[in-house]
Amino acid sequence: MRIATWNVNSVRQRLGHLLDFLREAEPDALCLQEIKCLDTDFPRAEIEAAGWQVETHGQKTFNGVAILSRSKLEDVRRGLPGDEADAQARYLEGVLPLGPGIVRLASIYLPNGNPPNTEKYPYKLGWMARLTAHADMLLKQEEPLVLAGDYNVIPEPRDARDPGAWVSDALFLPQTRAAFRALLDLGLTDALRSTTDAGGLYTFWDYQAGAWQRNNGIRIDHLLLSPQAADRLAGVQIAKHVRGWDKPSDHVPVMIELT
DNA sequence: ATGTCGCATTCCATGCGA
Repeated sequence: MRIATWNVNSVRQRLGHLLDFLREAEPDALCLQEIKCLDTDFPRAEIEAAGWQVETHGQKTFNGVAILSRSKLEDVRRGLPGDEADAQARYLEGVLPLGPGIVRLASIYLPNGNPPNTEKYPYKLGWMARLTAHADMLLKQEEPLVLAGDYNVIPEPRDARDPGAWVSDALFLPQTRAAFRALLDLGLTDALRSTTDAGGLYTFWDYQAGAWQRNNGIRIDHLLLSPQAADRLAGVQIAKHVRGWDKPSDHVPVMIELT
């Protein structure tokens, strides 16, 4: 089974690329982030016509997540538990068939948190604490679990072309990295890091300052696996070439293969 | 490099979020 995640930076702007990627990569499921539209404005008909089931959790203008899948997503949860007052659409979870069993899959758009001297940063850290509490509960179910998305976290210096440029950024502050480690320490595996120690593997290149042309990237899109999913991991791919397409997202898809 | 996108609106210019 192939599971991918991609921050598309507006699904309506990226519909052509999205359909191209689905045809090319043939995933069984694709988690989307930053769809940037209401559920009613999602280009559902075009995607369903290509043979996909669609579940969305959108909002006007910003954020918004979705899961596309060949099989129908069951047991769907919209929104991250732990704060009823949080109106931002950043979490969507459901269950898909995997062999004779199931896999639980979440599409995650973790808050950016910049600038750190504003209320945005404590919101990010609070969201990470809520995600950790929810993941802890899910892990107790001892099933294949994939938490996929744009984490807005650079885990380590080797995950940035120029780590020094990020030392004061919410994506790389020590508290951010510690919170990400705390999530992993529950017993989750960073899929890419379980297959390679190499640096220079990025998933995001800023639109500004020729970041793509200079390969000035960072790795912030991650798939975190429960032990039952990690045991079945057969490969990880970053679809870097997608960043070279015309009018691309600033993120590229990341995909895992589960046996 | 203060270098780009996408959204929204009071709309052809500007502010916000990233």
